[in-house]
Amino acid sequence: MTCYEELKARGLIAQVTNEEEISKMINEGKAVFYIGFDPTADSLHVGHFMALCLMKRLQMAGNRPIALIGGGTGYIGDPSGRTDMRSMMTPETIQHNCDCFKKQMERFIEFGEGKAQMVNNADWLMKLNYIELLRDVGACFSVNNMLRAECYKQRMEKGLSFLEFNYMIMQSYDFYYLFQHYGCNMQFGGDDQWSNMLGGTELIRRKLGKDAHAMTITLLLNSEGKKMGKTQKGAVWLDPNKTSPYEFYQYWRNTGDADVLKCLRMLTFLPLEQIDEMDQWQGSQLNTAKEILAFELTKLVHGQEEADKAQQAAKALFVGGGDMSNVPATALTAADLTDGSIGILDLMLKCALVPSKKEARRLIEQGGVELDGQKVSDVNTALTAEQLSGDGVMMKKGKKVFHRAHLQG
RNA sequence: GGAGGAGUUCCCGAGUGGCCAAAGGGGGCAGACUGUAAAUCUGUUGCGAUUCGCUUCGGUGGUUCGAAUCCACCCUCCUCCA
Repeated sequence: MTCYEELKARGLIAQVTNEEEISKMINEGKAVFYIGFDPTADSLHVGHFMALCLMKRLQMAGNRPIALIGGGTGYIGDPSGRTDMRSMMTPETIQHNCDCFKKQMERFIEFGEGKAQMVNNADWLMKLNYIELLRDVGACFSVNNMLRAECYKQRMEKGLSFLEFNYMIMQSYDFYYLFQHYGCNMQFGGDDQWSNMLGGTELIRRKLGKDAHAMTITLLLNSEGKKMGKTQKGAVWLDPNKTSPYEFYQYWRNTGDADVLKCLRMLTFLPLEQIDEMDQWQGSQLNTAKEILAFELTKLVHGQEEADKAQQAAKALFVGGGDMSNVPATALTAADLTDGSIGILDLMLKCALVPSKKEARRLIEQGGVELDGQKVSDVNTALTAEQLSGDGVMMKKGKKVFHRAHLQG
């Protein structure tokens, strides 16, 4: 199976400018491609992870990846797929985020001589001269066409600032620049980037009379059509300090039946034959597939050791037995106790299981809290220093949020 | 620059002087049922104490015994005209 066929079989490819050309180049390992990452947060998330995986896959097939960090475009903000304007980031934030991205990417992709490259579009975008740019590049864009672009459509109702309108031009310029200076002939990205990417191929054609290609990755949607990798609290981050390996593991462990196979295909590096076998599994058997998915992804993102720990913790909590030491925990100090004990409401707040004591109270009243396997019925329950010493107590909120609290010492 | 309209709790959206911590829906959380899935049903959804207090309806002042609701100014957004 060729590299391109595999991408297709995994359901990763959404749109391509020229399938024949692209598959040929990719399969022969002749593509020099780039994927852009805008530094909108201080960590990459699952969406970026897919792009990184694509880079890895293509790199393994001999192609040369360029990871572009949007240190310059970050000043503008991509309006694609947004109904409201992005808040403006300060230069300090942008720089900080770029640095964080860089660190995380280095864990996935091999950078260096003859390997992958990392560039920052601030290096060329920040130097641009407005009038020159307008004459040089602006003349190649038709406002009429731009307004028809999908990425702006949603914004026609809510309003679109001129600043954001220019995002497409900046991204197109990136491609144009990389094409000339790095021999980059392809751009990949999320499917919401399609129109921005076409802007680039069009610019290259007009300015240089040459062909460049674009290909988008399918957005990872669940069976309800919602973007995956988002929780109520926000994105599922790759940074272990923002989303712990255990939480990361649990996120995927809780994937809906209808989505497991799709996720396995799109996100893991397991052989397709093996995944096809799992496709036969039914009902609760799918739980095994979910475990595999969760384990594989945690391993890819956080490494074998963390993946093992997360899996052990999950097994210990849900199946029983096993090693409890990796379960999320909070260490209390003597200062957290009043007269040698702490109330259950305060304890839950302290462990960040609830945002307020009011909510903790409500949960207990509704029978949603357990302490060492015993349902808590009294909101005035208090825990003594003795109970909290050693391994402390295991709290359970709802069906699947576990947290251990113990006294430091 | 001119005319008009809007800004409500996580989101959408009612409310136009006291009965408003604010209808309804979505989402979230919890309970039941289950397979750490989905669907369904029930409860809950500002904060702190348990019949009470505190902070909220773009911002700042004002009128009033009392304002999300009235007035003034300001900010932001939308529509039409230029």
